[in-house]
This record gives sequence, structure tokens and C-alpha cells, in this order.
Amino acid sequence: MNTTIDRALVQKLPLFVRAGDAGTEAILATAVSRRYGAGAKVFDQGQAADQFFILLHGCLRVSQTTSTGQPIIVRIVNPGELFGIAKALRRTDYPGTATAVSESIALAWPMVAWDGLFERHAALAVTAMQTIGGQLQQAHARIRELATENVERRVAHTVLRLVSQLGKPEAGGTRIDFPVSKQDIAELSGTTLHTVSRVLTAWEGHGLVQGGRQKLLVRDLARLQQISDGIL
Amino acid sequence: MNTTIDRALVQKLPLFVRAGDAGTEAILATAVSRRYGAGAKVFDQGQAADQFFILLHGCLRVSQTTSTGQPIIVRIVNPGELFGIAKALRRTDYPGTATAVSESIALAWPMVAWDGLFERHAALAVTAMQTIGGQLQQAHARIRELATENVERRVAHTVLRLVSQLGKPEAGGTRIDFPVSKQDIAELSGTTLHTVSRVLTAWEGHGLVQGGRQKLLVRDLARLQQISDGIL
DNA sequence: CGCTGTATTGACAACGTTCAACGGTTGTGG
DNA sequence: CCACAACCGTTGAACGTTGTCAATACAGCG
Repeated sequence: MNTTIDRALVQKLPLFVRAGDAGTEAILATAVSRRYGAGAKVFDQGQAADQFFILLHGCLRVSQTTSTGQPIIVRIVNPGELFGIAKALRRTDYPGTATAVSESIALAWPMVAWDGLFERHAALAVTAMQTIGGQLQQAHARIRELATENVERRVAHTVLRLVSQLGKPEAGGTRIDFPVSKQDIAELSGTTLHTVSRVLTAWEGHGLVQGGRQKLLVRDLARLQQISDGIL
Repeated sequence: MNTTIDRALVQKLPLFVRAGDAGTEAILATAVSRRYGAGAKVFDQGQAADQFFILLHGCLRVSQTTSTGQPIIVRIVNPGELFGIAKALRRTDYPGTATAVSESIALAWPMVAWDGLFERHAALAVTAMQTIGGQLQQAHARIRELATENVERRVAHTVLRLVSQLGKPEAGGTRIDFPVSKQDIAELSGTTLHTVSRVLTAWEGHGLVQGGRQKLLVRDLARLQQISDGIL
């Protein structure tokens, strides 16, 4: 699974731009490159956190399972973002399970290198901060939605967030170009797949979206925005 | 409102323990101490973020108001925690409103000093990281609750969290020793004050808690735990 | 071709919000 | 010192949204 590090992929990332050439080499010295096929797990919830990662290519889904067994999706990881940084949360185990949604490549460092790297390279500290900061803002947005909005608005928000993170323009709309099941949307929205199904069929009737098995094409972004803002 | 910095309050905080004596002096050089009476606002949602803070003494409540005007409480700030660190979230304005719940003292730095302090003092970076990391974990816990649990469990979680952050042991139970209105609990739990009232009266009937005007005494922590875990 | 995972749909029950009215406490001004 | 207003909390009833249960359909895959 280990391969040589692809410099072309690395050089574009904000982290390494910030670090400069010398810094980049120093940071990469202790890293290994890993490849994960679609569906492969990078780490499991509860497992000892002995590595941290940055995603170079592809897309991951981080989910947690509650004590009652109900799963929720915590985060979608995009290229350039750090993940598995349990140490930043003062944890020794991973709080969630990371699964590759599509074919992915990540750099991995041993967690013992964390403190040293963090202190020596401000660029890493800044990137880690921004990753966590971004997550925190998304988390607060979700809390606001879950606490104050009805299902339809929440689903609209979820779809819009997916579009902005993973959307690809296409004739007649924007496609979410990786397998999203209704179950996924339900877990992101805090509802059940049944209700999601109902909402989406209603939207489809009005020509807002076009669904399919693990597929979704958004036809009318503006209208979706209005729904998510509570105007409709 | 400015006063001299109380070293006794400062020295105990993890941030300054980590920074050492020399580091502490350097960090404090650009800080001013501020006092806020109960109910006073430290900053307002949307206001330009020109300062960041660490709470020395007292207790703050950070809340956000949604576009529809419904408020939710985002965070309770305890002594030793950083707050108003908009820069870490890559924002130029404060995302919420910070209000002193009880008489409070905070240190304030101009936001322009952020980058310099952050790079020069790893202790500050670590503390900031831990503050945000802790918030992120709490946020994820709340998301899990809101997405999967019924109102009673959520209220139980909220009360337990309040107890662990602000509880004072007392004859016959643990008191939350600052004014908590049912409205506050409702906003933290993502429900309405009516429902909170019903839940608490039911609990009171079973001897779990004892309520009062803006007061709450928890009599049976273990049982509350069980409710929050879904055992009851 | 049957199996498994995913999706659709209807009927129904329940939980929680909304609406409305009322009771009690605190603080204020005459 | 009392009357009054403002605020906080309680409670009942009705309504609506959403989850639950159940049956069915369909696609992909061995």
C-alpha cells in the first residue's frame, strides 16, 4: 500500500505552499503515502490513534456510531485537509471511522511525530487550526439547523453543502459526482431515509432535482437556496 | 474598565504554565485586563473582530441568532479558555454574541497581535488548538444528540453538561450555581421552554431534580445519566 | 436466477410544537 | 408599603410534522 510520494500532488496544497521548499522536505521526511480503494477504511472508531493524515486526492467520509448503534456522518474530507488528528482533540483514539468514498491517496505520519512537527513548523499549526476551525463552523451550522429547522430545510442545506463540496457542473444542472445514498443524506440531515425519499420525490415533481440510485442531479440551485433559507 | 493584570489569577492557567515565566511576560505585554458585570456584553455577533480574549474569572455565554431570529446558545466559556478567536476560524467578524453570565474578568489582546503571538509562542498555539478541539468535540456530541435522541435525553445531556461545567456540590445534590432559565436549557437542547418545563416537572415528581426560578438542583445524578444514555 | 442492498410509498401513531390562558415572583414607582 | 407591570414558569388542548411499521419494487451481482 505504500508508494512514493507524488510531489506534483503535494506542491499545490496550501500547507506546503506555506511551509516553503525546505519546510516541505522536512515535513515529508517522516511521511508515507497510502492508497485506498473506494470503500476501504483508513481507520476505525475507537482504534488507537497512532497516525495522522492529509488527504492528497479523492474523498473520505468520517462517521460515528452512537451507543444505540445509529450512525451519523460527521464530516466529508476533501483534498488538502488534515484528518485523524486525534491529538489536537487531546484524544488517544479516533473518535470516528474514516472510509474512502472514492479512490483516495493520503499522506500518513506517525502520531508520535505530532508534537515535534507542530512546534517546528508553524505552517502545520496554522493548517491544523484552519482545518479544525472550518469543521467547528460547519458543526455550529449543523447544530443551528438541527435545533431550529424542519426536515425539508435541513435536507436542502445538506444537499447544497454536498454540491458546494463535491458538485460538478453538467448539462442541465449540477451533479454530485460520487455515490450518495439517501441513507447518507439522511445521516447528514439528522432524519430517516424514508423522509428524505419523500422530500426528494416532492422536489423531483417540481423539477428541482433529479434523483437516481445513489445519484443526484440538482436542476435548480436558486430554488433550493430559497428552501434552505426558509423563503419557501 | 481597564485594570492592572492580576498575576495570581493568571499564573494558574495552563496556558501560562506552559509558556513559562519569560513567555508569560512576553504574552502579557500586549494584553489588557477587563471587567464585565453580570449581563454585560463582551462583543456582539457580526461586529468586527478586533480583539481576542482569555477568561480569567467568571462565566460567559456565547449565543448566535439565526436568520429567523431564533437564538441558540453555542458555548459556555469557563476560566482559562480562549474566546473571540475569530481569526482561528478565518473570520473577520465575531460569529456570536458573548455575554457575561456572572461577574467576569478577561484579558484582551488586539487581533493584529494574533499572528505574531501565535508564531512566537507555541504554548498559545497549543492552547488555542485545545480550546477549539474541545469545542469541536462538544459540538459533535450535540449534533449526535440532536440528530438521534428524543427531547428528554437531550435535556438530560444538557443538564449533565451544565453540571460538569458549573456544578457546585451542596447538601442533597449538585447545584448549578448561576442563573439558568428554562429558556437557556431549551436553547441548549434544541427545544422550546414549554417542553423543558414539562420534562423538568416530570423529573421533579420523581425526585430527580429540584427546580426553581432560574435555579436547578440535581438530586440524582446517576439516574439522570441513565436517562441521557437511553437506559430509562 | 435468487440474493442483498437501496428505494418508494401508504397507513398510522407519537412526539413535540404551537396557541392560549393562568399563576407566581421580582422589581419599581407612586 | 402597596399596587402594578414585567418576567418567568406552568399547564391544557389541538394540531402538525416526522418517525415507525409494513409491504413492494427494482437494480446490481454472484
